[in-house]
Amino acid sequence: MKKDAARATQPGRNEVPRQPKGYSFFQDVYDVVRQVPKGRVTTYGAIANYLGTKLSARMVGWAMNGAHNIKPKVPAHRVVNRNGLLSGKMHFATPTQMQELLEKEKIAVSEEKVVAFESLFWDPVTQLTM
DNA sequence: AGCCTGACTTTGT
DNA sequence: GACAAAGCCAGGC
Repeated sequence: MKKDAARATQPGRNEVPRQPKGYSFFQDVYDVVRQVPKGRVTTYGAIANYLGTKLSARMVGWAMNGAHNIKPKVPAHRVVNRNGLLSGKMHFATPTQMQELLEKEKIAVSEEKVVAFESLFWDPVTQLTM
């Protein structure tokens, strides 16, 4: 990742504020995603990194697999892959829903891709850990 | 208990 | 620059 703008993660980062036992990995993911400000987007890697499992961004996406059943609404539409591509749109009720929601938040989407994604990028590690 | 899968990311050829 | 492979870890079967 050379998109330094996107990754403000320093090597000397502190320990990860993990949730106490009893909390599922999923809960952490949902919690972070819910904290994403409206009009902003984040990536699986950023969330994973925040959770300390940056090496397994898959888990983040995987966790979202159950995001449809959890009670609070999870703005999964604000979560895209590191390319700003709406990779998970197909997992929504409708593939277009994700883009609809993004555009609704003034986030321009072009061909399944977030425009100015890096500008709208919201890194939990940078925003929540400081 | 063990194998498979997965909405990703990075690195190597 | 494009393609291929590996790594990650937790949930599901």
